[in-house]
Amino acid sequence: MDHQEKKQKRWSLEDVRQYLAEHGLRASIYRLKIFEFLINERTHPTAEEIYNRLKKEMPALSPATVYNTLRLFLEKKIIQLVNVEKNEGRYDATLSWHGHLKCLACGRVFDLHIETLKLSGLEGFEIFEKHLNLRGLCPECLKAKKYDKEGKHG
Amino acid sequence: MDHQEKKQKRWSLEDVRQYLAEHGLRASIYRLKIFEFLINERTHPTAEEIYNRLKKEMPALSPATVYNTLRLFLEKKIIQLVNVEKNEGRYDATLSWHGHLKCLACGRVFDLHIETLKLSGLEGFEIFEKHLNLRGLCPECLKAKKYDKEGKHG
DNA sequence: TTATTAATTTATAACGATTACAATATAATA
DNA sequence: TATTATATTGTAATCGTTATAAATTAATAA
Ligand SMILES: [Mn+2]
Ligand SMILES: [Mn+2]
Ligand SMILES: [Zn+2]
Ligand SMILES: [Zn+2]
Repeated sequence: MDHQEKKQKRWSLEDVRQYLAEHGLRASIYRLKIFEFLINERTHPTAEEIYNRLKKEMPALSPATVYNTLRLFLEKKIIQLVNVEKNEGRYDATLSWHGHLKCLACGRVFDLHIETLKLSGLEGFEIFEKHLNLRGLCPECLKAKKYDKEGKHG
Repeated sequence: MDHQEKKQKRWSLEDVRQYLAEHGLRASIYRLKIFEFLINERTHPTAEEIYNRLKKEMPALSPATVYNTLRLFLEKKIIQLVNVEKNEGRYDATLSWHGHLKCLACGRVFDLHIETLKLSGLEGFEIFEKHLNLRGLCPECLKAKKYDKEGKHG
């Protein structure tokens, strides 16, 4: 089974409620649903994608709430920002150390397993965050030849 | 000597002119100066920083030219985008494989030497670009205690 | 040289993602 | 219930960047 397809246990809303509480956050329905979407779907959505998805079942949701909530989650460090495309914030509730690969044809962002990373020259620095971002093509798009490498830039 | 302080040979404007020509680019004075700034200073400046710096000696320079030129250099793949901070494009004319660390106190972006990086699960993918971005504090700011970790988010 | 054409640069408007703000609604507490 | 704090909303503002069209400069042809 590919790393990308590995299934993790689904979080119930109750799981999410408790997790938010542990981090000092009140669990409004929007917070619950936004976090649940991130942790269960793991598609690294943009704010807009979250908004479009959730407004289907909660039509009163506003984009501002999505942005506010994501900012709050970042401050509390219960989600991370995935910065693999300029001017396109994506969000991930999985905090364990892993990398990301964005397929430039279909736009999907895949999780990567990092076997080893060794850096040097960091004596005296303090590191808060490490991000490994790749750009390329997923097997599906590669087979379908959905992308002309020379036509674009990165 | 730290990796960060390692000096590379300075490029003359004639070196730059030739390099641009090799990549099919006409060498206007702005292109020469922008590339020369990137390759010789290696500070990973933003477009705005490039503009502010170069307009001192070339007051007719416009921000649009800086943006246009950076986009052109990216298309020709003679510079790379450094995406270590959301909504802040930084640019680097050094294309060899290395990582970046942004100091969250002083804002500087340091080059990192990568000893080893091993990934798995990438069978079937095609990789065009790899970016390793760290966020933290540089030794200088760490000593000066210039940053309150809990006050911010990343 | 001069005319013609192509490439570059400029100023400005438009854009997309995000944040700020003030008003309203909801939830917690007294 | 009344009071207070928190969350959400709609909208305006902001920021970095891109698009557009006009003006300037450079290259080429006559
Ligand atoms: Mn992920
Ligand atoms: Mn660099
Ligand atoms: Zn794909
Ligand atoms: Zn610093």
